[in-house]
Amino acid sequence: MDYSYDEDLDELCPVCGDKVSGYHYGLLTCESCKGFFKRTVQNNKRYTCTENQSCKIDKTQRKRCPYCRFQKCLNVGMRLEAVRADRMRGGRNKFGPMYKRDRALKQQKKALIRANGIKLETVPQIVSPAQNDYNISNNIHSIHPVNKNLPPNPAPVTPVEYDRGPYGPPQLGMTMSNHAQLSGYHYSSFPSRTIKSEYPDHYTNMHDPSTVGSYVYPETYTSSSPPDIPEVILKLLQLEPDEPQVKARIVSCLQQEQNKGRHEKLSMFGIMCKMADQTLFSIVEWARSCIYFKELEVSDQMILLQNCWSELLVFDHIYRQMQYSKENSILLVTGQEIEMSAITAQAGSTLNNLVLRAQEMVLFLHSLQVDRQEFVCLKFLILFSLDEKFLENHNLAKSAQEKVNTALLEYTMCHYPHCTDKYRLLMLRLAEIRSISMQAEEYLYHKHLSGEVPCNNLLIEMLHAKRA
DNA sequence: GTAGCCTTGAAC
DNA sequence: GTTCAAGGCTAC
Repeated sequence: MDYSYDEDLDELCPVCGDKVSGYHYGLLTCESCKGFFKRTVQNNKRYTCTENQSCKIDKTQRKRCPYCRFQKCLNVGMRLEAVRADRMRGGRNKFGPMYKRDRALKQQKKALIRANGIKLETVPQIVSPAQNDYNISNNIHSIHPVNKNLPPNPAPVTPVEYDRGPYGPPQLGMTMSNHAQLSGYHYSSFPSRTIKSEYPDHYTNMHDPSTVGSYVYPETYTSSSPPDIPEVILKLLQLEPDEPQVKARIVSCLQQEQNKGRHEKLSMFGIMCKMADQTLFSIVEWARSCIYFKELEVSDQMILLQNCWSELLVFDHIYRQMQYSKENSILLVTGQEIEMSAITAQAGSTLNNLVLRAQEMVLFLHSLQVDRQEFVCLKFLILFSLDEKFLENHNLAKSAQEKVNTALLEYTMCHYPHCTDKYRLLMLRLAEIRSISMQAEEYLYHKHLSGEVPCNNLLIEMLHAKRA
């Protein structure tokens, strides 16, 4: 690959717009924001904003409000867990492959832009969602879940004991700091739905119309029919399972479970596990019929599924919430709704945190206007999120991944020309989805150890297989 | 406290 | 041996 490292260094820091000096704590930033983020996290700094928590952060004003600067660091994707608790110097961490992938994607994007004869512009800096919109939702009142379809008379939500145990946040295979206290920052907060865009105002509103107008659409989008959806995406769309059918099957399965009477009644958590279990069955079914995937050997299919099953579950949940689009409740695969307040009140902090992280992701994807075409691509890319070693020996999987990557990139450029960085932002979100799913796996494993997960559960089989 | 430069060390 | 993303140092 003719990748040139220096090309990335032409980019601007997404926090302050200064010159980027390399990848720091999860993304390309300048040296000063790197240092600022490090000092803040290492010293567990608490800042306050004297204004309304929406201070402009740029190169000249970044020193004015450390509170807003740190918020922006988090919002653009700087990772707390990349700051080492043990302060060990040198070496590499688990973000290495992510950086590598990000570089490859940038390179791919640039190549595509060149190939399509589009003038290479400076990539607009990513600016956080409107920071003043980042408030914890205060509008939670209801305490009871809204059960619409099923199961009848579910057991009350069991308070989660997990958080009292010795298990901290998941280690994610890297040095993890004791930064739980940092939740004081809005990192774990629930942003309000008033967030409109992930892009800065100057990007969405003040973007020179002539620039947008001069965007040259790839030729393939002007002649084919349907006019602008790459063929591979159309295939993926066709493979999408019929949602009502899946729902009906899961509902029926849970009803049977409830009516058996042979076992003691499941707790709400147990029901959720069954639900997730059945959802996972559907996901496996989908994967088995998936183009490229079905051509792999069964053993390789298993490797891929074991690697990504929890991410696919998390992503399935997130996409359902995107379509559901209600702020104060979540929609289950069965069609039931659960009030956020019920979760807040009755789930432990870990489960709460998981739900909130997922809800944040819903908002981010909403603000990015992720559509169904992009959803199927992302789902596919999660399924094919392979490690380097696997890729080396699996050309078919590698080329499948590349094809969908390229299709997604082309699609986003064609359909969202005003969001030229959309593809990269989507890739960054995949990393966050992985992080959420890792936390979910740790949580589930602990619940399993404490005997709260129903037996004969595919989730647990997957967990064990992965850990083995 | 900030930010530019230096040192370190695991991964390649 | 090289790379490059961590943490450290220090003038400001």
